[in-house]
Amino acid sequence: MDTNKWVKTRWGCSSAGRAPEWHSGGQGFEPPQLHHFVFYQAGWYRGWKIGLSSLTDVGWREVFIYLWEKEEYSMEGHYDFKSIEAKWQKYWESQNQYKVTETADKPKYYVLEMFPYPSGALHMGHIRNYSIGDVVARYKTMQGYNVLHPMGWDAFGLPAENAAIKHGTHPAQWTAVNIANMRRQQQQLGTSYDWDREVTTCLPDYYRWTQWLFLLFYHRGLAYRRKAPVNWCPSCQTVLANEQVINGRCWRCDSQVGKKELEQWFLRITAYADRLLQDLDQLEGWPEPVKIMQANWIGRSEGAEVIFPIKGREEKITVFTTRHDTLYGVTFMVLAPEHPLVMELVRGTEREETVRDFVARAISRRAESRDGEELGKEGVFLGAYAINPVNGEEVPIWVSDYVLMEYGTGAVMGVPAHDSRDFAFTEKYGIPKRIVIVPEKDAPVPEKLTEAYAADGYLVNSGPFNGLSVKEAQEAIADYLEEKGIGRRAVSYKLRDWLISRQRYWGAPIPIVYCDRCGTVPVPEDQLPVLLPEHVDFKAATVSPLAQVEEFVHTTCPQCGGPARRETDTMDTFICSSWYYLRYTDARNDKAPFGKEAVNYWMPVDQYIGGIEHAVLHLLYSRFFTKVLYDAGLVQCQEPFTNLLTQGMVIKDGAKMSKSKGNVVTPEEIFEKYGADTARLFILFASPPERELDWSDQGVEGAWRFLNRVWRLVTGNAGFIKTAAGGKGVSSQEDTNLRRLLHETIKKVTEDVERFNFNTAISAIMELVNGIYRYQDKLAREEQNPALLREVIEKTILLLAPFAPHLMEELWHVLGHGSSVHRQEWPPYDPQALVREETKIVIQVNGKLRERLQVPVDISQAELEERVLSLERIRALTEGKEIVKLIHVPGKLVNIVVK
RNA sequence: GCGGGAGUGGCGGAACUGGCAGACGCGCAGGACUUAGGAUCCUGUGCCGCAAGGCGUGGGGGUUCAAGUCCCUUCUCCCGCACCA
Repeated sequence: MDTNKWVKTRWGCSSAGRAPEWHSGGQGFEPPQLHHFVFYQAGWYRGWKIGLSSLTDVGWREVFIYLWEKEEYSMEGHYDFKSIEAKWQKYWESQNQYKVTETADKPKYYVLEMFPYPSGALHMGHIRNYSIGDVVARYKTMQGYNVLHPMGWDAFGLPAENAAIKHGTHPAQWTAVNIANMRRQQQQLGTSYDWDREVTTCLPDYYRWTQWLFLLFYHRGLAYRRKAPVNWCPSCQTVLANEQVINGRCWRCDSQVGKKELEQWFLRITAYADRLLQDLDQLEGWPEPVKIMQANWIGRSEGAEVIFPIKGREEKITVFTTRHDTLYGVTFMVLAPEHPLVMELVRGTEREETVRDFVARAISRRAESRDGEELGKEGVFLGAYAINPVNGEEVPIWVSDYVLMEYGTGAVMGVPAHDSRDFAFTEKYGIPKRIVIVPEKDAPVPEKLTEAYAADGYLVNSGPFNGLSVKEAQEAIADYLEEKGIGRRAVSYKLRDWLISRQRYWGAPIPIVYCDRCGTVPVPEDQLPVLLPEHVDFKAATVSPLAQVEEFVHTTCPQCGGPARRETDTMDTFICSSWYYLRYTDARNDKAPFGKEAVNYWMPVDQYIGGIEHAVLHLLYSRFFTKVLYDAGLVQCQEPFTNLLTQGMVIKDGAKMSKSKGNVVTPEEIFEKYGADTARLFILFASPPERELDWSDQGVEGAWRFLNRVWRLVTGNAGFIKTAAGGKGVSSQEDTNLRRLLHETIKKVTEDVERFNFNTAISAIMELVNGIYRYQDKLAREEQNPALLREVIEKTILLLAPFAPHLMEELWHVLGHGSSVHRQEWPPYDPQALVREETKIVIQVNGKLRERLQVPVDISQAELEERVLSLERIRALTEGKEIVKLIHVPGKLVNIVVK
């Protein structure tokens, strides 16, 4: 740049003012000589701006410190990101640049980032999420797709209500302010959203349709109410779905979760368990770990139910087991503490008191247990006996806390020899074990076991089934059970129905009315939305806030017109986020949640991008919703998200960014210091998207330097290349090499962006820019080819456009173009330009790299071998040795094996 | 315990189907730009060694002309689930 010249003229300027006083006591600072001093008085010094105060009465040292601390360096030699970014953001908005409509003349592409909860401000995780999505959107647009790229707000939720309690603001207002701020930050980032499709889940024009969908579920028998022990978060004062309990703690506030009996609404997700599991196989574009996590969560196991009669009683105990092959090894039965038969069996006996105490203790002990700690198995004998239906044996019935009421039938057959939990239990209470599986056919039965044998093997001590393999026996015994009517094949799932009632205000009201005469009555569709009342007391938090609003609660029955009460719970916010991606396709529709045409044009989402923390919760619920809507004929796809990218966390100094650790870097400060383009570039360059990203302030500096390098390259050459004629007359060897580098880069960047390897894509562009600088370094101006430079520089801008949209738009216009860089075609590469005449061959002796050789690409094998063997160094290494073998990988390498 | 992922320079990270380990960036060192620089440009930078050369992808073993990549074994770290019968 011309900095030098400029500073020099300033040097001569004598208006610098009077000599300042020196501070003599300073450490480490030599008083500079006078002419330095005068020099520093000038308002600018090689990119440093001297603050006004320093011009008058402070010394050199102060001047320096002033600059140092205030970091008030000028933009000299750097591009002015502030005005450039603001300018083009305004331009894009005025042009409606990112508005899309359904059209048949281009293939559609739907790219979606998980919409945020409006917590107040964006954090680096958001920036990463949106940067990835925006590159995909811009790239696909340049590739000729009709791209839908929307944004919205997951705007219902507890923090708004907590803020209301704490600061006295209304949740709606708090949320609106946050949304405004975060939307501004997203615009600052330069994202290409179609804001006409913005969706806000807490607005009646959205939650009206959330309620409509609830009714759809209700009418299809997929929403029901029952009394159930539920997860209760004492701090949030509400219930939680199973998925929202992490290690026994609340997913949001980390409080210990307890149990409570309440009448609650559920969605029957278990009815879709099999399809949710099976269709995972179709999701080829999903990361394997996410699919495995979902499969584990659904937790399908195949086995059998076996019915055990109880000695001397009418009742029977049904157990679920996956190891019905071990049925002859049963030596006891166990019931869960909550099992209804427990108290029944001891009623009126001397054990009643003991058992009652035990059950109470067991239930409270489990409620208080922390972080999945292993509880010692405790149990009590109930004094009753069950009869093994296959061999008539009587076995004692126990109650123990290691059996869960929620899974299977809440009762277990105890096979201590072949189940580690049963083993531990019998060790503790001295219950006998019987071995019924041995590892090898006809192997001797061991006297004693030190641990349960749960592996594969063959049956012994099992009557007619002796000698069968485990697999064969499972079939044979299942057949036998079904034949005799004492059991049947059965499937069990870990997945529970989805509890959706929340005792909170800031959510979509459940559109149900309770009438003394008609019972539970759904609110008719034409009466939707059931609006949230505005004036509510949030502080009295012991019951649902809505229950205290008289005019909300009291209503008339839609069926009989008599007095009725409204449901006062609201819906889990995960309901709102289970269908928002459908609403984007037709966001302003006021007749339906979405129109068929629009939804079928855009769906499914081609690329979904978000954090791994939603691997089960949101992604499973959304899949469930899509399947229900498919069954209802409202959408044509069975899976909502064709491809899923789970981005890694943003960390700093090896730890998650957090206020308590003091390692938070905010988007705000990065935008302020370097601008959005630098932030985007760094975040995409530092790490591949799925992996963790280690934030580095110096790394950001590097991205900033690179963009300036590009800016200087373009602005410094604009005049030169603008005059160039259109032709691509390539003349010198340097020209050929540069052009080859360009097209190699285009090829690599295209392939890398397709695979989301943005980090290597950017590094390839950096190499290209380095190559252009080298070309210009090597050749004098008159030897440079302006037409070639024009091609190379323009295509560099196009390649960078998705990553640094503002600066590339600016540079594109600097080169005299009138239309947006983001409306250009993604450059194709010229295969002709990739052709090389010579290639470098690596030469190894016994697998060790010894030489490199430049040869024509069309060299014959014989000639190559001859040239290799005549190399001085190779001769020295092979002399007097026998050449056993010569491996030749064409175009790459020659390996000489000697002995 | 079960399931998944990852171990490569001082750091972030490259290396497609086995074929030049360490691209690119950061950092560091040296130089240029009057003496001054947190700008810019150039050069160097895995480790040991003056060099020739040797050693290097968590450790050990194997397959191969050739292994970061394939196989066996082992260690460490991170994430998910966790008494699911």
